[in-house]
Amino acid sequence: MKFSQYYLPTLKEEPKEAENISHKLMIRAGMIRKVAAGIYDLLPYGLRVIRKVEAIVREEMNRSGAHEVLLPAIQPAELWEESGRWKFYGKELLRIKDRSNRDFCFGPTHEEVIVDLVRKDIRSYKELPLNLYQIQTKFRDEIRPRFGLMRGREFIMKDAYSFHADESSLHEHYEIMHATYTRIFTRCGLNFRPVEADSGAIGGDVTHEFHVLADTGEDTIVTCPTCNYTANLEKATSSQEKFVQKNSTGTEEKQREEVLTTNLHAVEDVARFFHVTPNELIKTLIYVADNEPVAALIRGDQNLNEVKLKNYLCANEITMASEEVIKKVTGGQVGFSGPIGLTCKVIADYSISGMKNFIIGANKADYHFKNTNFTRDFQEPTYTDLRIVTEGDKCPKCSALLMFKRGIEVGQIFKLGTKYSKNMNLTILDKQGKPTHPIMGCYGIGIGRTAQAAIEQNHDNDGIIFPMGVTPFEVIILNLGTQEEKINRAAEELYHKLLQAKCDVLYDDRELRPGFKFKDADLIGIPIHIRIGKKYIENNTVELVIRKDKHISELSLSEAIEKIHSIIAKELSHA
RNA sequence: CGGGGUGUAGCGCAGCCUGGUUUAGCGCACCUGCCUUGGGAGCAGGGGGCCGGAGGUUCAAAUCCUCUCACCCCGACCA
Repeated sequence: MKFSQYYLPTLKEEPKEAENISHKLMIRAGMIRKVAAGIYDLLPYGLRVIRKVEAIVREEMNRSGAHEVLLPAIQPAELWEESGRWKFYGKELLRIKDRSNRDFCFGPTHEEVIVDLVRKDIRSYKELPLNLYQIQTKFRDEIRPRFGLMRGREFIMKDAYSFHADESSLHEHYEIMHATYTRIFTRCGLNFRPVEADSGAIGGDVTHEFHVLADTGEDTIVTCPTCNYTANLEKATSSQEKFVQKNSTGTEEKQREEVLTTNLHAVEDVARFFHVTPNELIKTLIYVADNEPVAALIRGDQNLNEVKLKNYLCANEITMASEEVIKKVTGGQVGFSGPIGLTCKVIADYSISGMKNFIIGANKADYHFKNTNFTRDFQEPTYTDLRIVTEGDKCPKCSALLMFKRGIEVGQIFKLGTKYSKNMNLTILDKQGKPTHPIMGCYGIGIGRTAQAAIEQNHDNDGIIFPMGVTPFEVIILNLGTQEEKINRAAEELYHKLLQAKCDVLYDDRELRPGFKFKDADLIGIPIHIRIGKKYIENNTVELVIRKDKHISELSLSEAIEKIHSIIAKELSHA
């Protein structure tokens, strides 16, 4: 491609609309333009990256034995009513009506459609396992679209759905997908981690998210530097031993006292009032789990993980209790709840086990108890893991100290179970000739997000540094002397030779001063730059510059071609 | 949806508080000509705006008031 004929509008100034670095760079490098919140145009240069990511995804999915399909973006409401999600999927589902006032939606995901497809034709366990995937535009009316393609409302996603006759087949396939995803993100040149995640209400024992590591990532992931344990913050647990012994603030049980603590409900305020640190308090949090109030106890300096609480209770939904419920359950005011005399179920985090002479709310406005103790003052509760782990906690597997990292979730693999096959009545006959619902898995990759994550992870002050696997062009030729016939001839020759060798090459033939071309080339992040300028006139050499480290080698034209091929081959095989 | 902010030329901004010396300005970009070619050159000339929209206050509104729309940032969702 010749730059002079290409549509690649680069920007010198930082766009106001963007905050995050990869978003800024994508706009400046002429890759995307915004149409509306979370909705973007993909320009030729940006589309090339998307296509490269798609190509890798396609190749690896095909290699795994999955089959590509293309399902409709617009889906009829009946299918969603069958699965039960028409009611439950909130505002994120973009609902539309056709001319006859029939309900449709723009698909945010395709479980319904895929099950509908498969149930038409699959009859026997012999036809399974089956994995169907597509690369397609989704729409989710996100509460807050952000950061360009990172969290758009309209976005391109690869989604795959697998069907299995039994658990072991699903498990086997899950592992294949795990390996496939690992290959995909490796080939994209990304530094990523598979992360254990909570499987939520849908069920299924394991689920993994694939996170690209980046300081600006929106998610926190918890990882052990010693063993391979990596989980997201919701799922992460830590070894409990840290608490069990250390908690007692004195072996002797002191007399419990009721103390006036006017208007003090925040843990920090109460602790300051008593001249103690928050870890000598027990927080009593009242939740409502599927209409059932429940009290959760946790040490004052710790935070409760609502997902863990929800899972422990096997609840579909949990919310913080309203003022009324709190009054009913505790008999006291919000902010002064304590475990003594509660009329609801009580569960406790391990962090409070072994505590002595601790401070709790008195279930009475403006009062706390100090020197409270288990057994004597109230029954010792059941312990479980309810806390959000903190950095420096011990790894649950090997007891090394856990570290926090930031990540961008680019993919997820998930055991779906039979929810959709049951609700939508997808049945096959098993070996015994008995009707049964296939077990499903689903596997997603955000294509645009992956592309942007590659930029988020690979850039410097001058611009993007594309990994070879996803770069729009592998080489850019900078003609630094468009007035010189000799230079023009050499540049053209090099350009055509590289094209013939099936190399993705951009030739900057514009009649601009060199500085301009250097800046553009750095900004748009092509990994290999070839500069043809005055050195070619003087001694027939060109400069080959590696974008990543700006390393320059001076070579003849033919040496340059050879080196280009070897660099590309090496980088691609490396990944 | 709550909290905070921004809308003035293609992009980035100033002007607004304290209404009128503004025919609304600056930098970049754009057009013409000359000149220039190794890190976003220079000179000269030029084009481009209902100051987000609607209503109001006023002799007079980019500027004050009300409403509205759009976008961005911070929180709960997700690929």
